[in-house]
Amino acid sequence: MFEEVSPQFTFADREKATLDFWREHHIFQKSMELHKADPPFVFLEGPPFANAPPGVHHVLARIMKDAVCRYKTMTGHYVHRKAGWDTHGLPVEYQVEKQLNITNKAELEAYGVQNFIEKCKENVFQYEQEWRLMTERIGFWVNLDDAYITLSNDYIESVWWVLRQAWDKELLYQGHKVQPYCCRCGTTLATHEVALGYKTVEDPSIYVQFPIKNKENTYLLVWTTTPWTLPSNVAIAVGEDYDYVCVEHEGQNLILAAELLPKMFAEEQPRVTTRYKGHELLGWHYEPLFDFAETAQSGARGTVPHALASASERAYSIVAADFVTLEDGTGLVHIAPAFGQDDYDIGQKYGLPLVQLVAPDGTFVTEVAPWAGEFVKDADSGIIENLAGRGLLLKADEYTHEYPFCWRCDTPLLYYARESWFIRTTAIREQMLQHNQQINWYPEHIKEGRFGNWLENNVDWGLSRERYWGTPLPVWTCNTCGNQHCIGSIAEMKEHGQMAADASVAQGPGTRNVPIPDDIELHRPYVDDVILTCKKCGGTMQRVQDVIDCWFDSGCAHTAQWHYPFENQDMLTQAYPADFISEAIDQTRGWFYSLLATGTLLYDKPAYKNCLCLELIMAADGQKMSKSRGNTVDPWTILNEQGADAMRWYMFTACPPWAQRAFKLEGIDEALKKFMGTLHNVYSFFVMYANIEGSSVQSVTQGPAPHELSLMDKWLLSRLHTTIDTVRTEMESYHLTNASRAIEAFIADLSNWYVRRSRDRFWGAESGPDKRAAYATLYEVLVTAAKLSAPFVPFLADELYRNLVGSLDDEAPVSVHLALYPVADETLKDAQLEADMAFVREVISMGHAARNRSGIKTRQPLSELTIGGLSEGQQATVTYLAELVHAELNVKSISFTKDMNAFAQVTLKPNFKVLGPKYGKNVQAIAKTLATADATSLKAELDATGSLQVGTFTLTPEEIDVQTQHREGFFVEADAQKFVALATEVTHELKLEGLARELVNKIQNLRKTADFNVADRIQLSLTATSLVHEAFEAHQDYILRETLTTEVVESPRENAFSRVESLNGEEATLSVLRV
RNA sequence: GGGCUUAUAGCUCAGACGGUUAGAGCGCGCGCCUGAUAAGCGCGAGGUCUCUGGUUCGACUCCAGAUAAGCCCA
Repeated sequence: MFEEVSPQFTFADREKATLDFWREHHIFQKSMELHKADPPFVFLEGPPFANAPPGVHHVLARIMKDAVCRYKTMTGHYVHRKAGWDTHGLPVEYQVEKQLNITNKAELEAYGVQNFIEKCKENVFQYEQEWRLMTERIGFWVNLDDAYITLSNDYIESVWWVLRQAWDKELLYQGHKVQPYCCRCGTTLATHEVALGYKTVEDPSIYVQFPIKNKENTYLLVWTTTPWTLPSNVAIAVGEDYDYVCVEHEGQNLILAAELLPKMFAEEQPRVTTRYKGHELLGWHYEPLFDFAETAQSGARGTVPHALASASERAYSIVAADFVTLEDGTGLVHIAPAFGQDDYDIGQKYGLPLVQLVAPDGTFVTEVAPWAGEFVKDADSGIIENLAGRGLLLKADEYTHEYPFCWRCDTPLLYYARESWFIRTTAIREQMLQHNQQINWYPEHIKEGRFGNWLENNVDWGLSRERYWGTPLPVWTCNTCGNQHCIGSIAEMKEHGQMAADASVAQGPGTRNVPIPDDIELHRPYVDDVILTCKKCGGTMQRVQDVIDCWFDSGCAHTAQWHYPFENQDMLTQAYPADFISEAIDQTRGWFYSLLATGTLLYDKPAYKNCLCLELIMAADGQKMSKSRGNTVDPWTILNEQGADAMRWYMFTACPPWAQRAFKLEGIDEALKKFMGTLHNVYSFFVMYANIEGSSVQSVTQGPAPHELSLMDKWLLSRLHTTIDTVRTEMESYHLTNASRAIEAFIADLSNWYVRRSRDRFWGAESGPDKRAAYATLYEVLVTAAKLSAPFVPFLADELYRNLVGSLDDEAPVSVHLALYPVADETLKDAQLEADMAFVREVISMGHAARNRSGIKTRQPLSELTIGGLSEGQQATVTYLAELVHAELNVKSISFTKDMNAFAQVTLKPNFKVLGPKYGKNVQAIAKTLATADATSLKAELDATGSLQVGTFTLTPEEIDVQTQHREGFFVEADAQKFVALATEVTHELKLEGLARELVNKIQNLRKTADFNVADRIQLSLTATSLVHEAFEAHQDYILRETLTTEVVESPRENAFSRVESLNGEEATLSVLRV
């Protein structure tokens, strides 16, 4: 016996029971142990941040990973599922700063780095519990108790080892990076922070004249909105292909872009004296506007961070740059490498000096004598006056534009070159591109599109962050000789280092230093106290202050999750590269890149083979989900109400995971009703009747006996095995949506066709081979469907499986997740039968339409259905499956006709697909002729002669499409090829039969209203018109059998359940009583 | 500003290779069927396949441009 399926339930509650079962019986662990010896399938978990509660997009990512891992497990792979946590980085620092009301570095240092770091550690796992609960509740099987954590010493040590590899390959170097910088907070800002603080402001807009060397009275006209960067100017850029002119203006010669001349001199156009192409200007030298840089170079050390170290030949000359536009300005762009990334890059390209005359606090250095100590933006007016006084200013206006301000303190940001550490990824670019070719991307366009482009345009990875909470950059610099060294392990650090007794003092290896403890915490500020002895000069080395980009942390996951190479040497060879990763598309430049970059750097192999790229989830209104819009969805409301399976199924089937999805709760309800409801109904139908049948269906576990199968059974099994094939194929190529949709289509067929047409085989029929076959088939199909859907709806699938299999078979695995995935049995597939069934269903569907049009209800039998337009083969198919047509349409006989005209209108059209290539242009002429001629006689000619003469062309039947449309006034339904027509005459006999079916229907309804059990036998009495009695007499056996009536009495007993009904207009009083 | 993606019914989505009646589900209205139902079946309404050009005998499909939305980068 199976466990009864209660009609009162919610999926969400059932899922909790299943979770308990999994927990109690350690099903996840068992599923791993079961496949320990199988070939591994390597899954690499992208570590989430647990400092915010999980949202629906996290659910999406986790269930996609889960379905793939479950599928691979069930198909015989060992899938190690190590969880991970990302823990470092600015977001954490910001949250803690906010919490502590800290607004800048000075306040932070005053609070104490040590205290701050401890707060960060707490903050990172603020929502870990919630993540755990969510992960478990949605059925994501991952080992959270053996997670890799990027803040652990082991992890950091591995990351250090990776950095050391880069160092040894000379791929780790120090340079400069221009970054948005708040000089009040003393902090660079991340892009998203910059975006927070844009304001519309008025800035100076000035046109400055740079005197050309060796050309009397000739000037380069340059436009800028940041006068304060002019003292740091080192070059002027032009567009090589642009046209430039020299014009005479108020006694001076000015050079600017030809195209901008009208804009520049709105009123009177000056006279053009000479024309140049941009490239002709390259290499021209000009006089710097100020000489502060020269002073700074020879001045006191340290006051100018990066003065003119060696004035290159190129300094103060004209260079080419492709970012020069002709939209604004003069087509001549002032270049100050310290204050713009574009400028910096140009500086690197041409070997220009880096002139930096602004101190980190945003004021001019002492060498800029007139404005020393003044905030640079405040100095703008002074600079303008100065230039005007020297006759170097053509024009000064105000300019309204968007400028970024610090979102915390409202100070205007400066783009400012900071010392920075880089990974020379450009050196491994070609390898990365090659490795990218070996990765299967889903969707495919990522490979050449977004990701490929990103790699093509690769620049060196800016690795360092001037922050606190992160993996410390393990580079130490000698205070004495400047020698640098990268540490690659704790052991190495211990061997060569000590803990400084007073870290604030750069001191020699003195007596007060102590050895590094075994359990040294690798974070700042602890590691900052470590001093090394310089191998070159014996001096003291101190660690550079920076921490590294947290993307580098997670990018090392393939290696650092194992604490490789310090432990688990064997794991790396087994688990690299990963077979499968999946994250959202915003990881293209994030984790997808960082994994590939580190993997290429270390092993010269791609880090992963298959990458399932998820799109972001939009709110129901199509807008981005955000707290401020109030359109976010809390996964828990869904998990508690509709349940995890419904949410999962919705996400698998609604649209491909790489398509943008508007997240709709109605969609989840639909998944619940349409798929889960349907599957559950078939299941409960089976359980209900199987339990009534009792022991006679115990044999179902042996599977259906082939010789006993009906056509419907064979069809269903064929559909099942075709579906298995489809699902496997789609899953192998990570098309989870196609796979799950195939299952959904199968379940729809199972319920709406197989069960619908086979009900009486389960109910009421005598025991025998056919009944046994029906039970065995449905049982087999349900169990297989449970396995097939297990990766997608693990809860429902397991519930079905456990009841269906667990109740009968003690030998079988206790959970569907310990079973093997179904394999298609080719011998059970019958493509012809499937096609035939589809065709007959189409005919039946048209019959339904015709009946509908006639207004005669289906319970009323009709004598004949005429079908036209079928080929011989199609006729044979209908005849073969005629039983279904009879049953569905309630007609006594089926006939075929060739006479289209009686029922349908015929039109002839060329078969474009065949004739198009053959006759080209003439196809349209043929179509016209066929359309205008009398179709009926053409059809007659075609039928008689086997061909048709159209103009000069002779057409064969294959070259012509005969199309039909139903004629109005007939109970006929037609599609392009065929039609069905219904004989609507109701004879006396048919009328009686119709009444008999009415009686059955009403009695059944009465039983239901009276709340009888399905198997209860009844006593029946009937008082009605003579016609109804005649029908009752004529079909008594049928009526009694269908309604389980064992006794018919003249007048009802007192306690009988009675009702007056109208049967096709005939009145009848029906009474039923349980016996 | 650059790169990538998307645009088909009120909503969510299918539509290999270009072939002439563009489909499904949901929703809506009407009818039917039903002792499996959180069902099912049928009919109806609902589409200038975002727009404009081009290639072609023929374009939802290929090409170019535009518009809108989204993501990433600047």
